[in-house]
Amino acid sequence: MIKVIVVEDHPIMVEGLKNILRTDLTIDVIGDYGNGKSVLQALEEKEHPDVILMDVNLPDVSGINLTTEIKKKYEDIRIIALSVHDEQPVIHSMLQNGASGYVLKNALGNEIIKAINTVMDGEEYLCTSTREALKSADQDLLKAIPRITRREKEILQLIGKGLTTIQIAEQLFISTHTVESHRKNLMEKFGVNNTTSVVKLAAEYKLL
Amino acid sequence: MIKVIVVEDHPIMVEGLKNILRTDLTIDVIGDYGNGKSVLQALEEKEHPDVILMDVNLPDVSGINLTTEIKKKYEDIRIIALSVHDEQPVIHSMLQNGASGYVLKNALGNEIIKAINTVMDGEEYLCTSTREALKSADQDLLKAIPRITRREKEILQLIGKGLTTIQIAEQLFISTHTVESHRKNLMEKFGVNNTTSVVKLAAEYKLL
DNA sequence: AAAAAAATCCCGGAAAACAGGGGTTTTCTT
DNA sequence: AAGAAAACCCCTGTTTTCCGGGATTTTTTT
Repeated sequence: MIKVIVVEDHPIMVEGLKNILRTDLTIDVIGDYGNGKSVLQALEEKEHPDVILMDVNLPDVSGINLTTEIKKKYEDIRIIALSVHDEQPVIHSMLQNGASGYVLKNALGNEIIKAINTVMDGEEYLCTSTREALKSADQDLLKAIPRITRREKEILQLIGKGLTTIQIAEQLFISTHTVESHRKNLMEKFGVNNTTSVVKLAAEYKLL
Repeated sequence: MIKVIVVEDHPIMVEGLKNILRTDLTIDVIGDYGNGKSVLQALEEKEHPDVILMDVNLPDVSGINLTTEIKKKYEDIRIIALSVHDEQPVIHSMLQNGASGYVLKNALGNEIIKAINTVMDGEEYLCTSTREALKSADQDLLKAIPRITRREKEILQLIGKGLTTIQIAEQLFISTHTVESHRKNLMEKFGVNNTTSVVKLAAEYKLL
């Protein structure tokens, strides 16, 4: 019996997943959680799943960070990411941080079952569109999602609100030079050369 | 018997919805479709539902446009929007274009059933978080999602890619002045005063 | 406690975007 | 076929961002 935990904040989706997984008698969904905190607590206290099906966009933490944390403590648990997005950097970041599978939410039910069985065999499972997304990108310049600092995020949000450097500096009680430094660093981390692109990418990666 | 059609591109979600709706014996899901085109065709040819449960983000058309189109041809059909987003302009645009309900995807199953029954009684149904989102905004300056032209969308995308006005002008074989005009119009339509904000909002409204 | 990372501050010149006016020609819609 | 909307073009001055270097002080992590 393969013990599976579902981490997903949409009850309807959870319902659908459970329903699909019920059709495979070797799979047992032993629990479901709507956010990162509760699943971490459950792992601490009682649950010992073989596989975690995890939505990438949770209300409290990003699936990327949650994956990192879980794999650090429980390296045997296989994690399969569930996502609506097929952006290459998202996929790459998840896999790099320990996910064994990546399935888009528009996948059919049997893809999920296949994914679970594949990762239980110790292999990696990517759904078709995910493979496409990775293939089309140059293997060498695979981009991960940049790690941005608290302050950078704060400034990014203010930029997104339409504030100018001067206004941001005033609001945060720091010098305009500092704001410009953060701006510069953000552009560098995202590999672009204007803030508009930074904001667009950040929105895409749900960093805003 | 209330005849319901589900329009949603995630099979797992469809599965979940059907499962939930099965618990109410007065509701009959007579069909489901994964995109706008197929549901329009079905309405043309055979289906006569009382209610359509519609995902706002479909692969081919926006739920907003699809709602407009369906209500124009079949004014008796009640449409309930299903969405992950609680952005005020999205909600407002959907309701303005004829939707009778708006339910967030993180809602519980019984909210959906309640929504269906409410709209069948001729009333409007908004889930709790949706009501919150509308309440917090000033009733007078409720913003709808701007209608942008083909050209503006094109330019918006190029801006998002990080191109400068000059580069865009070159690529589209038009003058830089024209590009600046479009930029200006975009800012005006979105009610902001720099392109970065435009891009952020466009991303939010899934216009990019 | 040492090393690394983050946050802060500084400058000047070049490039781009914004603001706020003007107008003409296509292309839809009615 | 008329009117409206979209797409196009033009100008000048001002503001803001970008790029290219710096450097110092806090935090955080190891």
